[in-house]
Amino acid sequence: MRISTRGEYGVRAMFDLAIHYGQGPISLKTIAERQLVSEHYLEQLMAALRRAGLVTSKRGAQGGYELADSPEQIRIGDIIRVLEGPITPLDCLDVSTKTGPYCGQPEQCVLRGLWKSLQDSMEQVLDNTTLEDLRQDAFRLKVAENR
Amino acid sequence: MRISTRGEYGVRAMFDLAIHYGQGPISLKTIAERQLVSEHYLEQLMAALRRAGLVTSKRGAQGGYELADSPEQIRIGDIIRVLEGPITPLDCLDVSTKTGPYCGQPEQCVLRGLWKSLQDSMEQVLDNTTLEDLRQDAFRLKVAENR
DNA sequence: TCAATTCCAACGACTTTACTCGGAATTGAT
DNA sequence: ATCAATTCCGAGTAAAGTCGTTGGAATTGA
Repeated sequence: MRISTRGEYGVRAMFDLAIHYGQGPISLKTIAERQLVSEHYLEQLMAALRRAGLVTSKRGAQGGYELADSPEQIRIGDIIRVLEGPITPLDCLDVSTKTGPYCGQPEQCVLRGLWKSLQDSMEQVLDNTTLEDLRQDAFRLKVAENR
Repeated sequence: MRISTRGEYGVRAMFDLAIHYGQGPISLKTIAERQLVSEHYLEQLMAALRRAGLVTSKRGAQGGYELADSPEQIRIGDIIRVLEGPITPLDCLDVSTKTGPYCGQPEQCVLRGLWKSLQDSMEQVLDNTTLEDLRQDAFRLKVAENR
Protein backbone atom coordinates (compact mmCIF):
# COMPACT_ATOMS: atom_id res chain seq x y z
CA MET A 1 0.00 0.00 0.00
CA ARG A 2 2.94 2.35 -0.57
CA ILE A 3 3.77 4.88 -3.19
CA SER A 4 7.33 4.63 -4.43
CA THR A 5 9.92 7.37 -4.49
CA ARG A 6 8.78 8.17 -8.03
CA GLY A 7 5.50 9.49 -6.71
CA GLU A 8 7.00 10.96 -3.58
CA TYR A 9 9.84 12.83 -5.31
CA GLY A 10 7.58 13.81 -8.18
CA VAL A 11 5.08 15.46 -5.86
CA ARG A 12 7.93 17.16 -4.00
CA ALA A 13 9.31 18.53 -7.26
CA MET A 14 5.91 19.72 -8.45
CA PHE A 15 5.30 21.30 -5.07
CA ASP A 16 8.61 23.12 -5.43
CA LEU A 17 7.60 24.37 -8.87
CA ALA A 18 4.27 25.51 -7.44
CA ILE A 19 5.98 27.49 -4.67
CA HIS A 20 8.08 29.27 -7.30
CA TYR A 21 5.36 29.51 -9.91
CA GLY A 22 5.64 32.58 -12.12
CA GLN A 23 9.35 33.06 -11.51
CA GLY A 24 10.52 31.60 -14.80
CA PRO A 25 12.03 28.16 -15.39
CA ILE A 26 13.62 26.38 -12.42
CA SER A 27 16.54 24.09 -13.12
CA LEU A 28 16.66 20.45 -12.11
CA LYS A 29 19.76 21.19 -10.09
CA THR A 30 17.91 23.75 -7.99
CA ILE A 31 14.93 21.48 -7.40
CA ALA A 32 17.14 18.50 -6.60
CA GLU A 33 19.12 20.52 -4.07
CA ARG A 34 16.09 22.02 -2.40
CA GLN A 35 14.22 18.73 -2.26
CA LEU A 36 17.28 16.61 -1.47
CA VAL A 37 16.81 14.10 -4.27
CA SER A 38 19.16 12.74 -6.93
CA GLU A 39 19.32 15.07 -9.91
CA HIS A 40 19.64 12.37 -12.55
CA TYR A 41 16.84 10.35 -11.04
CA LEU A 42 14.59 13.39 -10.86
CA GLU A 43 15.37 14.02 -14.52
CA GLN A 44 13.57 10.80 -15.43
CA LEU A 45 10.55 11.81 -13.44
CA MET A 46 10.43 15.27 -14.97
CA ALA A 47 10.68 13.75 -18.44
CA ALA A 48 7.55 11.72 -17.71
CA LEU A 49 5.75 14.76 -16.34
CA ARG A 50 6.74 16.76 -19.40
CA ARG A 51 5.50 14.07 -21.79
CA ALA A 52 2.24 14.03 -19.83
CA GLY A 53 1.92 17.77 -20.27
CA LEU A 54 2.12 18.72 -16.60
CA VAL A 55 5.31 20.76 -16.97
CA THR A 56 7.08 22.61 -19.76
CA SER A 57 10.82 22.72 -20.15
CA LYS A 58 13.36 25.10 -21.57
CA ARG A 59 16.76 23.84 -22.61
CA GLY A 60 20.12 25.52 -22.39
CA ALA A 61 21.56 28.05 -19.97
CA GLN A 62 18.95 29.60 -17.68
CA GLY A 63 16.67 26.79 -18.74
CA GLY A 64 14.61 24.58 -16.48
CA TYR A 65 11.08 23.47 -15.77
CA GLU A 66 7.82 25.29 -15.13
CA LEU A 67 4.30 24.13 -14.35
CA ALA A 68 2.32 23.87 -17.56
CA ASP A 69 -0.72 25.20 -15.71
CA SER A 70 -1.47 27.29 -12.64
CA PRO A 71 -1.14 25.39 -9.33
CA GLU A 72 -4.90 25.23 -8.74
CA GLN A 73 -5.32 23.38 -12.03
CA ILE A 74 -2.95 20.56 -11.11
CA ARG A 75 -4.25 17.82 -8.84
CA ILE A 76 -1.96 15.53 -6.87
CA GLY A 77 -3.78 12.62 -8.46
CA ASP A 78 -2.64 13.81 -11.90
CA ILE A 79 0.98 13.65 -10.78
CA ILE A 80 0.64 10.27 -9.12
CA ARG A 81 -1.07 8.73 -12.15
CA VAL A 82 1.77 9.82 -14.42
CA LEU A 83 4.49 8.50 -12.13
CA GLU A 84 2.85 5.48 -10.51
CA GLY A 85 0.14 4.44 -12.94
CA PRO A 86 -3.57 4.19 -12.20
CA ILE A 87 -4.63 4.81 -8.62
CA THR A 88 -6.12 1.45 -7.71
CA PRO A 89 -5.45 -1.18 -5.06
CA LEU A 90 -6.03 -3.98 -7.59
CA ASP A 91 -5.40 -4.10 -11.33
CA CYS A 92 -8.79 -5.66 -11.97
CA LEU A 93 -10.46 -2.40 -10.90
CA ASP A 94 -8.65 -0.37 -13.51
CA VAL A 95 -10.95 0.13 -16.48
CA SER A 96 -8.06 0.14 -18.94
CA THR A 97 -6.90 -3.35 -18.03
CA LYS A 98 -9.89 -5.13 -16.56
CA THR A 99 -10.84 -8.41 -18.13
CA GLY A 100 -14.44 -8.49 -16.97
CA PRO A 101 -16.79 -7.22 -14.30
CA TYR A 102 -16.45 -10.33 -12.14
CA CYS A 103 -12.75 -11.10 -12.67
CA GLY A 104 -13.86 -14.64 -13.45
CA GLN A 105 -15.57 -15.53 -10.19
CA PRO A 106 -18.86 -14.13 -8.94
CA GLU A 107 -17.61 -14.32 -5.34
CA GLN A 108 -14.95 -11.79 -6.10
CA CYS A 109 -17.69 -9.36 -6.88
CA VAL A 110 -18.28 -9.14 -3.15
CA LEU A 111 -14.69 -8.19 -2.54
CA ARG A 112 -14.81 -5.88 -5.51
CA GLY A 113 -17.08 -3.57 -3.52
CA LEU A 114 -14.47 -3.37 -0.80
CA TRP A 115 -11.60 -2.63 -3.17
CA LYS A 116 -13.70 -0.11 -5.04
CA SER A 117 -14.43 1.75 -1.80
CA LEU A 118 -10.74 1.81 -1.05
CA GLN A 119 -9.95 3.11 -4.51
CA ASP A 120 -12.63 5.78 -4.29
CA SER A 121 -11.37 7.02 -0.96
CA MET A 122 -7.81 7.25 -2.25
CA GLU A 123 -8.84 9.09 -5.39
CA GLN A 124 -11.04 11.39 -3.38
CA VAL A 125 -8.07 12.63 -1.35
CA LEU A 126 -5.64 12.77 -4.24
CA ASP A 127 -7.97 14.46 -6.72
CA ASN A 128 -9.35 17.00 -4.29
CA THR A 129 -5.93 18.33 -3.38
CA THR A 130 -4.23 20.67 -5.82
CA LEU A 131 -0.76 22.15 -5.82
CA GLU A 132 -2.40 25.43 -4.83
CA ASP A 133 -3.73 23.80 -1.66
CA LEU A 134 -0.23 22.66 -0.76
CA ARG A 135 1.17 26.09 -1.61
CA GLN A 136 -1.26 27.68 0.82
CA ASP A 137 -0.47 25.10 3.50
CA ALA A 138 3.20 25.98 3.09
CA PHE A 139 2.44 29.67 3.37
CA ARG A 140 0.37 29.22 6.51
CA LEU A 141 3.09 27.07 8.02
CA LYS A 142 5.69 29.71 7.34
CA VAL A 143 3.57 32.42 8.90
CA ALA A 144 3.04 30.29 11.99
CA GLU A 145 6.77 29.60 12.11
CA ASN A 146 7.66 33.28 12.17
CA ARG A 147 5.34 34.14 15.01
CA MET B 1 -0.61 2.25 -4.83
CA ARG B 2 -1.38 -1.46 -5.16
CA ILE B 3 -1.78 -4.26 -2.72
CA SER B 4 0.05 -7.40 -3.72
CA THR B 5 -1.41 -10.85 -4.15
CA ARG B 6 -0.49 -11.52 -0.53
CA GLY B 7 -3.14 -9.10 0.66
CA GLU B 8 -5.56 -9.99 -2.09
CA TYR B 9 -5.37 -13.77 -1.62
CA GLY B 10 -5.23 -13.40 2.13
CA VAL B 11 -8.48 -11.45 2.22
CA ARG B 12 -10.05 -13.97 -0.18
CA ALA B 13 -9.02 -16.83 2.07
CA MET B 14 -10.27 -15.12 5.22
CA PHE B 15 -13.51 -14.29 3.46
CA ASP B 16 -13.86 -17.97 2.58
CA LEU B 17 -13.30 -18.93 6.21
CA ALA B 18 -15.90 -16.35 7.27
CA ILE B 19 -18.48 -17.80 4.87
CA HIS B 20 -17.92 -21.23 6.38
CA TYR B 21 -17.46 -20.04 9.94
CA GLY B 22 -18.68 -22.54 12.53
CA GLN B 23 -18.36 -25.54 10.25
CA GLY B 24 -15.11 -26.85 11.70
CA PRO B 25 -11.63 -26.54 10.18
CA ILE B 26 -11.35 -25.93 6.44
CA SER B 27 -8.33 -27.35 4.65
CA LEU B 28 -5.93 -25.31 2.58
CA LYS B 29 -6.75 -27.47 -0.39
CA THR B 30 -10.43 -26.57 -0.16
CA ILE B 31 -9.75 -22.86 0.20
CA ALA B 32 -7.20 -22.88 -2.60
CA GLU B 33 -9.61 -24.64 -4.94
CA ARG B 34 -12.54 -22.39 -4.11
CA GLN B 35 -10.50 -19.21 -4.33
CA LEU B 36 -8.39 -20.32 -7.29
CA VAL B 37 -5.03 -19.64 -5.73
CA SER B 38 -1.86 -21.72 -5.37
CA GLU B 39 -2.07 -24.01 -2.35
CA HIS B 40 1.59 -23.80 -1.40
CA TYR B 41 1.59 -20.04 -1.74
CA LEU B 42 -1.54 -19.71 0.35
CA GLU B 43 0.11 -21.86 2.97
CA GLN B 44 2.68 -19.15 3.57
CA LEU B 45 -0.02 -16.55 3.96
CA MET B 46 -2.00 -18.68 6.38
CA ALA B 47 1.15 -19.27 8.42
CA ALA B 48 1.53 -15.52 8.85
CA LEU B 49 -2.14 -15.13 9.75
CA ARG B 50 -1.82 -17.93 12.27
CA ARG B 51 1.27 -16.40 13.89
CA ALA B 52 -0.63 -13.12 14.10
CA GLY B 53 -3.48 -14.89 15.85
CA LEU B 54 -6.16 -14.29 13.24
CA VAL B 55 -6.72 -17.97 12.50
CA THR B 56 -6.22 -21.23 14.36
CA SER B 57 -5.07 -24.43 12.72
CA LYS B 58 -5.51 -28.10 13.28
CA ARG B 59 -2.99 -30.56 11.86
CA GLY B 60 -3.55 -34.03 10.48
CA ALA B 61 -6.46 -35.63 8.70
CA GLN B 62 -9.65 -33.56 8.81
CA GLY B 63 -7.46 -30.68 9.88
CA GLY B 64 -7.47 -27.18 8.47
CA TYR B 65 -7.94 -23.55 9.41
CA GLU B 66 -10.62 -21.62 11.26
CA LEU B 67 -11.10 -17.98 12.12
CA ALA B 68 -9.70 -17.35 15.59
CA ASP B 69 -12.60 -14.95 16.23
CA SER B 70 -16.09 -14.37 14.94
CA PRO B 71 -16.27 -12.59 11.56
CA GLU B 72 -17.48 -9.32 13.05
CA GLN B 73 -14.37 -9.13 15.21
CA ILE B 74 -11.94 -9.32 12.28
CA ARG B 75 -11.33 -6.17 10.29
CA ILE B 76 -9.91 -6.19 6.78
CA GLY B 77 -7.24 -3.81 8.01
CA ASP B 78 -6.04 -6.47 10.45
CA ILE B 79 -5.52 -8.92 7.60
CA ILE B 80 -3.79 -6.41 5.36
CA ARG B 81 -1.41 -5.29 8.11
CA VAL B 82 -0.29 -8.87 8.72
CA LEU B 83 0.29 -9.62 5.05
CA GLU B 84 1.38 -6.27 3.66
CA GLY B 85 2.76 -4.40 6.64
CA PRO B 86 1.56 -1.04 7.97
CA ILE B 87 -1.12 0.70 5.96
CA THR B 88 0.66 3.85 4.92
CA PRO B 89 1.54 5.49 1.61
CA LEU B 90 4.97 6.52 2.96
CA ASP B 91 7.23 4.81 5.48
CA CYS B 92 7.89 8.09 7.26
CA LEU B 93 4.27 8.18 8.41
CA ASP B 94 4.54 4.86 10.16
CA VAL B 95 5.12 5.47 13.85
CA SER B 96 7.20 2.33 14.23
CA THR B 97 9.84 3.43 11.72
CA LYS B 98 9.68 7.21 11.59
CA THR B 99 12.88 9.08 12.23
CA GLY B 100 11.33 12.36 13.25
CA PRO B 101 8.28 14.55 12.91
CA TYR B 102 9.68 16.52 9.98
CA CYS B 103 11.52 13.75 8.14
CA GLY B 104 14.51 16.10 8.12
CA GLN B 105 13.02 19.02 6.22
CA PRO B 106 10.32 21.38 7.46
CA GLU B 107 8.90 21.67 3.94
CA GLN B 108 8.01 18.02 3.96
CA CYS B 109 5.73 18.70 6.85
CA VAL B 110 3.41 20.35 4.33
CA LEU B 111 3.28 17.21 2.24
CA ARG B 112 3.00 15.16 5.38
CA GLY B 113 -0.52 16.51 5.82
CA LEU B 114 -1.44 15.24 2.39
CA TRP B 115 0.01 11.79 2.93
CA LYS B 116 -1.58 11.59 6.36
CA SER B 117 -4.99 12.34 4.85
CA LEU B 118 -4.43 9.60 2.33
CA GLN B 119 -3.42 7.16 5.03
CA ASP B 120 -6.40 8.06 7.18
CA SER B 121 -8.84 7.55 4.33
CA MET B 122 -7.36 4.16 3.53
CA GLU B 123 -7.43 3.00 7.13
CA GLN B 124 -10.96 4.29 7.51
CA VAL B 125 -12.21 1.98 4.76
CA LEU B 126 -10.13 -1.01 5.77
CA ASP B 127 -10.80 -0.80 9.50
CA ASN B 128 -14.50 -0.14 9.18
CA THR B 129 -15.11 -3.24 7.10
CA THR B 130 -15.21 -6.58 8.89
CA LEU B 131 -15.45 -10.10 7.53
CA GLU B 132 -19.05 -10.10 8.74
CA ASP B 133 -19.80 -7.15 6.44
CA LEU B 134 -18.42 -9.09 3.49
CA ARG B 135 -20.31 -12.20 4.54
CA GLN B 136 -23.55 -10.24 4.51
CA ASP B 137 -22.71 -8.70 1.15
CA ALA B 138 -22.20 -12.20 -0.19
CA PHE B 139 -25.48 -13.34 1.24
CA ARG B 140 -27.38 -10.40 -0.23
CA LEU B 141 -25.73 -11.01 -3.58
CA LYS B 142 -26.76 -14.65 -3.55
CA VAL B 143 -30.36 -13.78 -2.69
CA ALA B 144 -30.48 -11.27 -5.51
CA GLU B 145 -28.98 -13.86 -7.84
CA ASN B 146 -31.72 -16.38 -7.13
CA ARG B 147 -34.56 -13.99 -7.83
C1' DT C 1 32.71 30.39 -27.61
C1' DC C 2 31.42 28.36 -23.43
C1' DA C 3 29.09 27.01 -19.46
C1' DA C 4 24.64 25.65 -18.11
C1' DT C 5 21.13 23.02 -18.99
C1' DT C 6 17.72 19.61 -20.94
C1' DC C 7 17.34 15.33 -23.46
C1' DC C 8 18.21 10.44 -24.30
C1' DA C 9 19.52 5.58 -23.87
C1' DA C 10 21.49 2.21 -21.56
C1' DC C 11 23.15 -0.32 -17.52
C1' DG C 12 23.26 -2.32 -12.84
C1' DA C 13 22.66 -3.54 -8.06
C1' DC C 14 19.25 -4.61 -5.01
C1' DT C 15 14.74 -5.90 -3.37
C1' DT C 16 10.26 -7.72 -3.85
C1' DT C 17 6.94 -10.68 -5.75
C1' DA C 18 4.92 -14.83 -6.55
C1' DC C 19 5.62 -18.78 -6.50
C1' DT C 20 7.67 -23.94 -6.41
C1' DC C 21 9.90 -27.94 -4.16
C1' DG C 22 10.84 -31.45 -0.85
C1' DG C 23 10.09 -33.34 3.16
C1' DA C 24 9.11 -33.68 8.37
C1' DA C 25 5.50 -33.87 11.95
C1' DT C 26 0.75 -34.66 13.32
C1' DT C 27 -3.71 -36.73 13.45
C1' DG C 28 -8.25 -38.99 12.51
C1' DA C 29 -10.11 -43.01 10.38
C1' DT C 30 -9.72 -47.90 9.31
C1' DA D 1 -0.74 -50.24 13.66
C1' DT D 2 -1.17 -48.25 9.40
C1' DC D 3 -2.20 -44.85 6.21
C1' DA D 4 -3.82 -40.98 3.96
C1' DA D 5 -4.69 -36.30 4.79
C1' DT D 6 -3.10 -32.46 6.44
C1' DT D 7 -0.26 -28.65 8.59
C1' DC D 8 4.42 -27.04 9.27
C1' DC D 9 9.01 -25.59 7.80
C1' DG D 10 13.00 -24.03 5.19
C1' DA D 11 14.96 -23.29 1.06
C1' DG D 12 15.25 -22.05 -3.86
C1' DT D 13 14.08 -19.31 -8.03
C1' DA D 14 12.64 -16.68 -12.14
C1' DA D 15 10.83 -12.39 -13.30
C1' DA D 16 9.77 -7.87 -12.41
C1' DG D 17 10.18 -3.57 -10.11
C1' DT D 18 12.83 -0.03 -7.59
C1' DC D 19 16.16 3.29 -7.39
C1' DG D 20 19.16 4.91 -9.02
C1' DT D 21 24.09 5.81 -12.05
C1' DT D 22 26.75 6.69 -16.27
C1' DG D 23 27.94 8.91 -20.41
C1' DG D 24 27.16 11.76 -23.81
C1' DA D 25 24.45 14.57 -27.43
C1' DA D 26 21.73 18.77 -28.32
C1' DT D 27 20.30 23.43 -27.13
C1' DT D 28 20.64 28.07 -25.49
C1' DG D 29 21.73 32.52 -23.08
C1' DA D 30 25.60 35.40 -21.79
